[in-house]
Amino acid sequence: MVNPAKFDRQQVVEQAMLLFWQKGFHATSMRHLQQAVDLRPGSLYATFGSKEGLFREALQQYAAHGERLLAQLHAQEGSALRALQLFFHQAIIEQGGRAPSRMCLLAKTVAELTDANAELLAEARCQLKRMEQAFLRLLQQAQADGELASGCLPEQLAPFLQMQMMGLRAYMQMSCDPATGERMLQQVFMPLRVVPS
Amino acid sequence: MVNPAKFDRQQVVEQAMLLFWQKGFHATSMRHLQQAVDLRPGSLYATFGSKEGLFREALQQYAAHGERLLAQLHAQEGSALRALQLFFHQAIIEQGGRAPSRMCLLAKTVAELTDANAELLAEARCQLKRMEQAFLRLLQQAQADGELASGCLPEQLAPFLQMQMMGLRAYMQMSCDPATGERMLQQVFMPLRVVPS
DNA sequence: TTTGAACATGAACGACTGTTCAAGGCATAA
DNA sequence: TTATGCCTTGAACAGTCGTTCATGTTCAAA
Repeated sequence: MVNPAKFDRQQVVEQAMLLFWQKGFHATSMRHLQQAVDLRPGSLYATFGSKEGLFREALQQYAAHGERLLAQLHAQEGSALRALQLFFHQAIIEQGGRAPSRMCLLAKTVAELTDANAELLAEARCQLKRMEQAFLRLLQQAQADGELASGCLPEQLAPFLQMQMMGLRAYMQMSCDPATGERMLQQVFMPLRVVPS
Repeated sequence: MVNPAKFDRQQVVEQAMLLFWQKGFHATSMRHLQQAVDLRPGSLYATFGSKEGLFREALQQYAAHGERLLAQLHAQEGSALRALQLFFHQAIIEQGGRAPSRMCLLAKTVAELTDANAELLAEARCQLKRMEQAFLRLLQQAQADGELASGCLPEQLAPFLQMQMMGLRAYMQMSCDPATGERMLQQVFMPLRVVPS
């Protein structure tokens, strides 16, 4: 390497991701991004090729962070079901005001983009499916551990959970009331509890 | 009236609404709109004032159509709970491919816009709340008619239903599988059924 | 037929979009 | 020290954005 770049690529993607998360793809201009990551257009285009290229990496980084968090919660809690519940609580209640948006960046992207950005749309859909598969593995683990009512079907519950995650965060974006969020969260996880016989 | 306009205002708003619904606020340009409604910029700006003004009317027309449909279903079915279920089925399964987007325009708007378009964002939130109140009235009616388990609390169920409506449509935008949609729809309405004693 | 107000038209505005590129700075290898 | 390649810089490009406005058209009332 003759003259290595002076910036940290991952840090740049992180900053860009936060801006995209806040404003969405179309409303985030390259000029905004250039200012946020303190790079001139030439460096950005040499590194990521295009606005789409930068956004793609932002999506991947966002999804990777989510998967990492879920695995970490599972590791530190031991219980798979409790990890899922904490993950939901974190996404919907705790990070509520601090994050750039109450909604999931992937869901926002699926909502905003069309076939005009087919590759980005496919990327977001794919990453959402990956999260759903992570849910599925945890549900199967929970059932094996007897945490989840044996009558439940994890293959049906995983999409249902993903759907409710998207719904909860979209609803919070609409109403912003943490009490309602907390209550709905309980309504989501109530039927998963094992009934004491 | 000296020289009445030659176009039908409601028809213009309808066309604009369909375009906004498909592409979102930012990705829909005034040039696109001008072409879609076959009006020159002067006429559009004389009528609606701005892109935001046109979008606001599109939001209102969309929401009004939803409320009208729900009331119509209630009238023709008699049953409040059945009206709700049909409304969900229509939004999620039937209109799936035909509509400009699988998602609700109001939810898409809440997902896309920020404080940079504070009034439009408030309008979309307000219309979503109106729909939730329509859900509430139907749930109360259903409970009074004995269709809804008496243990349910409509004040808690209405936001929960709204949340799941947003989630279902966002999920369909991601995965587009009608079988999964149908199954999740059943999962949503299952707990509302009265248990035969 | 003349008048005048409402409506229709489309060229044009300044600002902003994503992107390119020639020029200069820098750090390593010779 | 010189030479060689990568990196950085910021002006500039063509295109599009939302919006305006002078001009032309239309039509009921006078």
